[in-house]
Amino acid sequence: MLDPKLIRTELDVVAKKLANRGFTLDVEKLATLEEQRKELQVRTQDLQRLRNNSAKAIGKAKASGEDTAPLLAAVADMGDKLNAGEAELREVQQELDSILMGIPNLPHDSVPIGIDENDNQEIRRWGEPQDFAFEPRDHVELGEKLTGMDFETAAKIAGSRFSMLSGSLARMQRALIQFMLDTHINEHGYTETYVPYLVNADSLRGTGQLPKFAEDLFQMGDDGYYLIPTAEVPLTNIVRDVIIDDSDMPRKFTAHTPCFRSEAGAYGKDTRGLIRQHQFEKVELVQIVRPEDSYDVLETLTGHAEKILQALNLPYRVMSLCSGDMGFSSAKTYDLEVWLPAQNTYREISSCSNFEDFQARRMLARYRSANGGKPMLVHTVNGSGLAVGRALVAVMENYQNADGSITVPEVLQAYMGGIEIISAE
RNA sequence: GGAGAGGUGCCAGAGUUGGCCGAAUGGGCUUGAUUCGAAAUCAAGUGAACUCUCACGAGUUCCGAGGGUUCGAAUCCCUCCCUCUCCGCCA
Repeated sequence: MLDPKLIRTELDVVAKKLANRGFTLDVEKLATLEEQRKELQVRTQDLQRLRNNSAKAIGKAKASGEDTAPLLAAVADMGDKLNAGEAELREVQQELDSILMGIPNLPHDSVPIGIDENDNQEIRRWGEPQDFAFEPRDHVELGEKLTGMDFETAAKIAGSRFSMLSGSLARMQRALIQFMLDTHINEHGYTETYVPYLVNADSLRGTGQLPKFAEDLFQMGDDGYYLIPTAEVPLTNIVRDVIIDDSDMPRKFTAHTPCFRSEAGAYGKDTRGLIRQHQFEKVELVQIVRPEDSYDVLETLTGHAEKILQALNLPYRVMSLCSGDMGFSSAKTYDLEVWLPAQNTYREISSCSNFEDFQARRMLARYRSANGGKPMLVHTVNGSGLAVGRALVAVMENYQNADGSITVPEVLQAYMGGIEIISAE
């Protein structure tokens, strides 16, 4: 959520920045509602004050044994008036809130302005895509040859966009998870965290998935639970409604969780293989930081995700997403794109964002600075470190051999009982 | 799932014949006094959100959440959530 004060005082500037990400702000409606809100709120609070004073006077009169009848008569119709006023205010406030909750974050000044992914800006590249002496196969073909990847059985058990891994490939996925977690815990200072995979609506509102993107989520029956689309939701909501002591800042969480996405509106997109699934594994990085640190942290956190790719020796590039391609809650996002030889292109494998105080304001996540004073909103920064399914795809495709076997990256061998090569079983 | 108890400020813990309760008391914390310094002691201060105001300041809301009764609710009524104890079941 944006700062309501900012919207009040600099509506035109806000509208202009939002236009850069393709969002049209109904300036006139907002201004009208805000005017109504102000008038109604002042009037209602005034009535409440009157009521409070009258009630006190009646209490005193009664205590001293005076006749309260005239006082009671004077406030006879106040209740109705107040109720009507409160109802009217609530209505306007709710409409205002629902508009506010649907406004995306403002892009940071360093974000390239653009319409879609074609306007994203490449920041740097790491590693050299290798020249294969043969025609590289894609991961689906490799998986078939190795017999460890089964989409048909998954479709039977669940449906389309699900997958099943078995044998060495399943083990390699687990190795990737362990390797990522260990790296972030031991080398990057994150706290390993185990979180619920079902969350309530408040948590999803806090991070920005609700109210606008309900169709992307899997909702459980009518008990109010949703499957998490990312560990960002439970991890970030750890600090919802919390005032963090300065000495406990920053907070750094990492977790491995499955992620569930309905992928509504993605029909026909990336239907082949593991790239876009209803269920996938991800290791997530979340940092709760002081406002002045958040942009430095975005760089280091992105570096933490890059570290994994480097250790796996997978070529990648870092893209700064343009204003039009960024997610709803983000002020600035770097995507890491890994090289996939079969597709002869780079594909997203991690997304690292600074949300500034956008999520913090929705969650009322604050900290008290060392020199006291009012609690201040924290900044939240998070990123995938990394998407595990896609990492598995990248390893398979980049480490494939002419005979369809796959060399196990050195850093994963210890996690796989010393296996150096995966071949058909 | 069954039975019972309970959810109050940073913590502990009063307040349940509705009014003087944003809330006693103790602890903690901050500042000051005392001290060479510290401990102890004494004094004062110490919740959050929001609104109006250039500002000083004023006001509203919040005692798990949401409704209701009332001129007035932490206190009464209803619904829901959560915690604890015992029993059952279960990995």
